[in-house]
Amino acid sequence: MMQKNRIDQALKKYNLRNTNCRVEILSLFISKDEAMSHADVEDFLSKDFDRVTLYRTLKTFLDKGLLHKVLDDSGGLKYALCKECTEENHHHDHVHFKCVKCNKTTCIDHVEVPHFQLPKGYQSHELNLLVQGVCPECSKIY
Amino acid sequence: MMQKNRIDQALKKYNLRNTNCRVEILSLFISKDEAMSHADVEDFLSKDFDRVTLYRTLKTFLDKGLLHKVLDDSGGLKYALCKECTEENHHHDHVHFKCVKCNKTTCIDHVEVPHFQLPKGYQSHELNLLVQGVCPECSKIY
DNA sequence: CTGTGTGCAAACACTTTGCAGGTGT
DNA sequence: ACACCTGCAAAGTGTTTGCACACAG
Repeated sequence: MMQKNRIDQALKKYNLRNTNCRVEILSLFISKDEAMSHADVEDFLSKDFDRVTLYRTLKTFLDKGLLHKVLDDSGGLKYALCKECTEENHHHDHVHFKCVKCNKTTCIDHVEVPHFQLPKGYQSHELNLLVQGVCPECSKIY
Repeated sequence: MMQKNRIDQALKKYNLRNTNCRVEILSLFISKDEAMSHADVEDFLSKDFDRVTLYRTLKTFLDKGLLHKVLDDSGGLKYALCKECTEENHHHDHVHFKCVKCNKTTCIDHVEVPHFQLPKGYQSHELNLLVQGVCPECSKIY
């Protein structure tokens, strides 16, 4: 488990106590590398931790900037790892891709968010772009 | 109430029976001209209609294409009028602006959705762009 | 008349809160 | 030792389902 070190560092960096639950959740996000809802996380970890603890931990990570919100068109929020955010310095452009076949949502970091002109008077603070379609894996399989 | 005719036409066009509840909901969306969640609609109409009926009506409108989903970063979905969608022919690019001060979310129809290149293998079917910031009204007041 | 919409009741699912005990630092 | 995390119980909130009646077409 190479990741252990990386996770310990992350928790320390964000001034969070190193607990089992937190390590497991981060580990899960790292291993899956896709956006997950609370329910998704629960599917993997509810045998180990209380549902309430999962709620609270996800919220903590969100507040601290370890995770960011990922928009979803089915109601509830999803969460994903913030690769470049810290508590003070947030990354405000997010592009996510949701595959309508496998239903996975992933961050597309390599794509620069397209710039465009808002009508006069609008100030933009944050952009969230959700692209829905078919991912490379699913297009192959067909 | 000039709108009455427009609403009747819309319902007929989408093969939906003309009921009081449906007329009121559409009327509300037309008059507010902003995206609303179920709860928002309920605030206005719960004295007139059952909460369950509102759920079902919103879902019907969504399925038929009279309303479309509007992403929101606070969990639950919002809905907004589809100006150009029909059941067969859907408009797949949506740009919405959410003001962090007055909390209103509006459709920005006049802005062309920026085009950009997805990584190889990704097929895009639908784009949803949520811009958060300050709207013209709220920037003025300050 | 027929099929669909509505209201009511209840079930179900999701999320939050309070508190007591346990754990990391 | 202290502050913070966790689990449990319960409350609170949001959403869905089933059924009987009402109503639009």
